[in-house]
Amino acid sequence: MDRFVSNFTNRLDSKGRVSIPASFRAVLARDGFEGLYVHPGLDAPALDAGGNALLGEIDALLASLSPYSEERDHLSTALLGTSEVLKIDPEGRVILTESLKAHAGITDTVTLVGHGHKFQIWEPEHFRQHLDEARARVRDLKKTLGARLAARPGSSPPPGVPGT
Amino acid sequence: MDRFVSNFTNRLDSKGRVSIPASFRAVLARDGFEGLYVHPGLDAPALDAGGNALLGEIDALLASLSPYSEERDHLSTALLGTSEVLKIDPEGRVILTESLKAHAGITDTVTLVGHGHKFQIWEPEHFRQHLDEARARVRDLKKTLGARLAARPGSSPPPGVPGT
DNA sequence: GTCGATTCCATTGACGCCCATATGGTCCCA
DNA sequence: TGGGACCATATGGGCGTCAATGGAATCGAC
Repeated sequence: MDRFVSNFTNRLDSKGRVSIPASFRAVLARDGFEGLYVHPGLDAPALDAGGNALLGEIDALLASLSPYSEERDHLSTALLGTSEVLKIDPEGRVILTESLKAHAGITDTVTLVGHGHKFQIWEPEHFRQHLDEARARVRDLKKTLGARLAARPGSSPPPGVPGT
Repeated sequence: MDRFVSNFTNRLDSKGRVSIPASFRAVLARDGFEGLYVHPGLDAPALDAGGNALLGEIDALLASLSPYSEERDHLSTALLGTSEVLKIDPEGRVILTESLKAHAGITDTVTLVGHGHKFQIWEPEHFRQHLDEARARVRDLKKTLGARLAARPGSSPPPGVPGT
């Protein structure tokens, strides 16, 4: 598998170490990034983490804005300015900085959630709520999407047209 | 055969393992995906399972949304974040995670239902109810479809719908 | 020397892999 | 055409390996 999928809930030990799930580590290894790139989520009490794929996305986003624009400066500050590159120890664990933990409200447990090219780190209870909301939104969104996809023949995925 | 067809009801053993029907395994093998990709149904107490074909459908869906939109984030959370890539043991069995079983109300038996490019996993009794309702709905739909197809002769999907 | 950080080692429990059994269906042959 | 050998799939359990976790040991810096 070449992307972050599924979710895991792991504990922080007395030294503040958290295990990165083995499957996530496999993706990172393939991605070829040394360590773990982490930054606070822009609009959620969560952390975004990943490797080169995530960095690339951020670069692309910044590149899409004009060099000296205020937006770019703000975005650069929010993303790059607050990022951390965490070391991964021999057992596949990282130590989150205090500011990162504070942003996500993390104390002694985290939920790591796959998002394809990156993954998020949540305080478990916050994630439950976020997931509930996401599901609710998606139920509505799905109807809209179904209509949109049906209306744009070329974009409909291969064989199976209808969703269930 | 290159799509999931028919339905099977199998038991979970004491370790929570379920056999994937041989015919489904054949489709997966042709699809070329290692393991089984599974995610909770968005609007039904069932699980969606499949291989690259299913993954491709999800990718297409996510790709149709702008990278940093809320919609995309929610969809990604609900789909990728709750997905599992299950390993298939040498006997063709998988172990469903607790959260997957909880979502579908699965305890010791499941019904696997072919849906062409993917298949669903249901708690047998839930599926019976779902089937009854589906049948009722189809009776109405059929009239509509019959009318539509009759009106657009060329659009009827002949024998072989191109596989993926 | 003390404190912090990083690496090493040990434990536990889950998971993957192996082999064994049961059951149903198919095919062959008398 | 009926009976029986054969095969494939579903199912059950035992065992080794790996990952998550906790704590000890080592290294480096101030």
